Amino acid sequence: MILELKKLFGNVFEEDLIQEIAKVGTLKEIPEDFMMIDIGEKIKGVPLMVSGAIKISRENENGEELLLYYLEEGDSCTLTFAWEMGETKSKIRAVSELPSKLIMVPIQRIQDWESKYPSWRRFLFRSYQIRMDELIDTLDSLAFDGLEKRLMDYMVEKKRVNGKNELLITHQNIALELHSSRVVISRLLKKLEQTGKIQLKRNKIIII
DNA sequence: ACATTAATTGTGT
DNA sequence: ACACAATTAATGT
Repeated sequence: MILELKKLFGNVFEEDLIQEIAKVGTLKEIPEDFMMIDIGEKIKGVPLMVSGAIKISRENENGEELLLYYLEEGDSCTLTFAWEMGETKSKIRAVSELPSKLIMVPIQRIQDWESKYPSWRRFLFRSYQIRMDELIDTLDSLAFDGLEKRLMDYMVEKKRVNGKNELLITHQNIALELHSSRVVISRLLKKLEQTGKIQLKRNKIIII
């Protein structure tokens, strides 16, 4: 685990902190499509992403879902830091998009690190800001973009995260993540296919 | 190889 | 949004 820590966070955290993370943290390997935490569950630790990608989404009271953003290598889930605000239950759902590795740090440890290690504090702020920027981006597209552009952005982002230009997904699932309906997605995809931006197969979309 | 069934996608109203 | 048709994949015999 020390190896991974040094590689990813070696020039972010000081040596002492790395050692301490290695001591209390656990390295977890997560298969694809694994739900790591659901809405309302107690947060038990803070994740530091080592590899892979994790999808963070929100759900409303009717069980309708909306994709917020992805966590990738070197990221941490800033929303878990809400524990500081006295909230210990997750407001979000985290499902792995790819097989992923991450280091879980128990939540109790983290408080003293803030005063002890300046680098930890900097890391918190930095990742907080990155998350916030991503959130604002998705908020913008929700408010100002049409669904067609949102769909295209979604597919491009997914392609980037997965590293392939073939997306293995159904129209239904896309609709859920964008909080739209299957029929609408199908029709938009069809249009995008006719304009040559994508190719449609069953359970598969090829981006051009 | 064939039939049956389930899941996904396409289309008209 | 709904209903239904068409297509494709999965499974059993």
